Amino acid sequence: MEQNQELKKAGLKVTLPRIKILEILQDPENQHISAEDVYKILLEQGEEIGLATVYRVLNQFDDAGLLDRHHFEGGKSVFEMGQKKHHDHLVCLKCGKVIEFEDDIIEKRQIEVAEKNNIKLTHHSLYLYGVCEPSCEDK
Amino acid sequence: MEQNQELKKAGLKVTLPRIKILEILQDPENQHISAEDVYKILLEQGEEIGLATVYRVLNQFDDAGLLDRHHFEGGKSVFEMGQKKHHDHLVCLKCGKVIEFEDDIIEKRQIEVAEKNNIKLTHHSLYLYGVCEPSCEDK
DNA sequence: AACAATTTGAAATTGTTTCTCAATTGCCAT
DNA sequence: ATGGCAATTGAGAAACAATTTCAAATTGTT
Ligand SMILES: [Mn+2]
Ligand SMILES: [Mn+2]
Ligand SMILES: [Zn+2]
Ligand SMILES: [Zn+2]
Repeated sequence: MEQNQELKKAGLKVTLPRIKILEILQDPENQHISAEDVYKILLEQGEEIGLATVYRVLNQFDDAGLLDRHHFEGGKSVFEMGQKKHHDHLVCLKCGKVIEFEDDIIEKRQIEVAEKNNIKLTHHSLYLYGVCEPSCEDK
Repeated sequence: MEQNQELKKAGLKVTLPRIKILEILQDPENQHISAEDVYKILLEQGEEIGLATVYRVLNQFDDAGLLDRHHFEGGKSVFEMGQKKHHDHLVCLKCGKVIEFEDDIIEKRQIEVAEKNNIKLTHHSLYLYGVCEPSCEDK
């Protein structure tokens, strides 16, 4: 099992809830997914895993560096498997579509801004909000 | 009264809670303040204004465009009077200090990134997190 | 198989924000 | 200034995301 190694490497016991949640997060369909949505998918799959466990496991994956946590507008945390390198997000306010991007110029300027203000930068969050041009525009 | 005009201009009745909350927000001491903190200050001042009213009034001010709402890391919303022009924030994770900045290059690149991805940009949120270099560094 | 340590599910709890509703207040026309 | 009506308020209940608690179940190890 692919997943078992991932979990062991992270220092976590291999349990059914953790395997199932890891599988869900690894599905490309489920990029940028909330805890509640992970829970709903588990229910659909007929797994009897509690919501508290979902939150717990997501926190453990976060601590282990297996995933990234985002705070899009609208309250709840959103998670994504953190295999890829750093990137930021564009979010359509109409349809909810999320586009990932990386801009070296922005990244570099952030570091310079932090230096100029005598802050040792640890991380940042950048979200661009708008409306899809062809599709969501008309509505 | 300065405040009364502001409220009327925003189409809001002039009431004691709204005047008091507006005064608190206008105090330069209270930039980037949470609803809970506004409420605490009201208590200290001996005003009998409910927490629900604080939240309500802050939302009304937000709708009226009188203030900006931020979501720094750590859950609760933070508000600031929106007189100034757009800016983003550096936050020290140790002492909580907030530094404002504006970087034209970053702003311009954001627009370009949105264009490139066919999104009509409405707004964005950018927070840089780190540690104050001289003061908080050592701890 | 037995054991200790970890993990789990359910329910209670927390923290933030919103809602409900009866009582009060601000504003406008008399 | 007074009356009337709509808007606003305070208190408590409710909603909501997320965490904690704890007894029971599961894991990895002997
Ligand atoms: Mn992403
Ligand atoms: Mn600011
Ligand atoms: Zn970035
Ligand atoms: Zn900006």
